[in-house]
Amino acid sequence: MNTIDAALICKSLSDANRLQIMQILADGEQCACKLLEAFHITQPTLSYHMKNLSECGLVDVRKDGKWNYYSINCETLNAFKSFMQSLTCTMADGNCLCL
Amino acid sequence: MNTIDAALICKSLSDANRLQIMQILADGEQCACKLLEAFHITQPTLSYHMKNLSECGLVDVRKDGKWNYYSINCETLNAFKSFMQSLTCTMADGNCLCL
DNA sequence: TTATCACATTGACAAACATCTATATGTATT
DNA sequence: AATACATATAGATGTTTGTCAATGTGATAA
Repeated sequence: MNTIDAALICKSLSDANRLQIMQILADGEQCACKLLEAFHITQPTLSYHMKNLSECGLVDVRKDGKWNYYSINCETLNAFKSFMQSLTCTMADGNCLCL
Repeated sequence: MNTIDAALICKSLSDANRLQIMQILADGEQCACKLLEAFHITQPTLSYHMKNLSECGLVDVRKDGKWNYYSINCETLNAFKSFMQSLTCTMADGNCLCL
């Protein structure tokens, strides 16, 4: 994953609602209607956020009849996590308790 | 680190210039004037970005005479990296090759 | 003290963003 | 076929963002 793609992922995760959606999806696939219950936003706003998360590749959609089931796209998330892990903090003395 | 704080960090890292600044600082402390050379932006714009990164705690500033030396704040970055690592991707069958 | 250099601040502006209401689309039920 | 439900789209709106030119501030050098 390059810098520009990572910045796009960050932009998607920069909204607290979207980040919390990711946390919910970390526990497994969820229906849009269930996600909506967890937030004080309207249905179109949730739809907007889910489109945002889908378009940058962070979540996948599975359509079943009237319902949309969302889940985390492991590949994208793992690529992003690797990118972030590669950001180390080098101290002047070369020592740092990096995770 | 809570969800709102992590979203703020993401917002700061959502600009490609700022994310690239973090990559440069990952190699060690750098002077603002050196950072400016790496980008096609004006000095006020760099100042704006560094203030943004400083205010959310991602970078520290060390002032020496006329010069500002920036470095990554390990504590904040590590807290953010831990937050992201806690975002796992659980598949329907419970299996996922998470990093 | 005057000039120069590094950086910060201000004000302006276009673009992007998050949100809503209203409405459309597509699926399931009666 | 008509209704109800889940989700998407369109349009409007106030807010935030990234950028610049112009100017201010504070430290060093001449």
